Amino acid sequence: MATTGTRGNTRELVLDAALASFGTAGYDGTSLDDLAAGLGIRKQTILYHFVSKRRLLDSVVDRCAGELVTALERVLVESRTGGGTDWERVEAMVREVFRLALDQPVLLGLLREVSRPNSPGAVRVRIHLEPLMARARRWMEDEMAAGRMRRTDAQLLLLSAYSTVVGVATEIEVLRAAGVGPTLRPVVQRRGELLRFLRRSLDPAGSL
Amino acid sequence: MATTGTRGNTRELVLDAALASFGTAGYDGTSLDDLAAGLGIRKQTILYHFVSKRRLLDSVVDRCAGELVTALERVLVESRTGGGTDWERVEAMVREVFRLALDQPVLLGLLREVSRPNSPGAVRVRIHLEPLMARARRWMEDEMAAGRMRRTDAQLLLLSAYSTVVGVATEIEVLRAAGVGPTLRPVVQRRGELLRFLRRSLDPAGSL
DNA sequence: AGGCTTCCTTACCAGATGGTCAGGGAGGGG
DNA sequence: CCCCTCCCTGACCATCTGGTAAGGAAGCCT
Repeated sequence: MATTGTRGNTRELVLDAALASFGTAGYDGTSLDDLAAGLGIRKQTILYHFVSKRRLLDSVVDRCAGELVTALERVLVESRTGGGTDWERVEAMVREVFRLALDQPVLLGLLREVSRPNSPGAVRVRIHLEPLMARARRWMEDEMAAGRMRRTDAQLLLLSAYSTVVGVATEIEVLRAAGVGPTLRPVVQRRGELLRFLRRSLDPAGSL
Repeated sequence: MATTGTRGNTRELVLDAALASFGTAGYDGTSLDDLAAGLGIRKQTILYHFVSKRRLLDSVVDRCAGELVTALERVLVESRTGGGTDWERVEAMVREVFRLALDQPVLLGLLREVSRPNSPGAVRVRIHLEPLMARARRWMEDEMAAGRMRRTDAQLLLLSAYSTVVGVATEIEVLRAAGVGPTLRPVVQRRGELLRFLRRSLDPAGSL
């Protein structure tokens, strides 16, 4: 069954299944045999495409990170042509991240799994995130120097925002485990808090 | 080495090591052989005391939950003799939870591991937490009925607070992984937000 | 002394895991 | 036609996994 994969989309199907499994059962809790069985293929097929389990995880992370970067890039371009203020741009990015997380809840599981210290995927995530962070940091510091943004520790602020997103990911999963699925009230709440925090720290026009 | 365990404290030593390992490497990522090797004993000694890996996890969870309940009970008694208001009592409990988490950071790892859907420890945690939640819910509803607390959905509020704590646990771990260890600024920030949220929802005297 | 209990060990095992190796079928190009 | 590449598979393997069976040493009780 599930033999719809006549063409060369096996890779993508494996990535989808791996994302789901890594996110729910964790890396150690995922067996290549089970993964393959769920797809109606053999384990060796997976190893043919991805060489090893570890590199399968890397590939999953790569794809997700790629989607994230693409989405953020798009938002950035849109807000640039729209000619918004710095703060509106930041807000648009934050909203995009939350939109992505809500659209594709499996990502949250992976993010959580991969955010664990000593996780095999942690280093891979770092590879993707570090340039993003560095870029954002440079931009923020430029804006601060130009007086368009309130002065603060850019590095710490970014890290804080990142950890907030990861924390929210965990929250959503806990809530879903408790049966509070479709209710996105808490998420909106957190997003509001994060935005308020960022605004307070960044927006020169932000009161309070 | 580490043969200081001359008396019958082997059990406790195993529990300590298991807590650390489950919290950092996860349940699946923890092998009994490694655990035993780290303690200078044999795997069978662990199985003698705890019968199975699964029940070892249960025992770890039991001990942690016991400490939590004891600590909360103590705070409850203190605040009762102190004769504080409902809101002050709630605040004291929240502060105690955060104090516990900061004093014993390994607990955060376990909480995170065990909060995962499909986690073997999740059911055990539920066993311990459900009576606590039920008790808190009954109390809140009584206070609401007596007009000493603002009317709201007690169940959802408790669940939201719980998920917030778990989320914060993840945050702290992420921050520590990033090297922001001793800085407890973000934690205090979150605690403040949680307290504000609770106050807004509960304290009849709390203005927005 | 002898038996009983507590604690820990060596020896061993069945199953699952990630990974290697050789091979087979389909399609495309010469 | 043959060859080559791409995609996939069966057979096989070393290793590690949690768990079982049995025995030994120390202490306590009678």
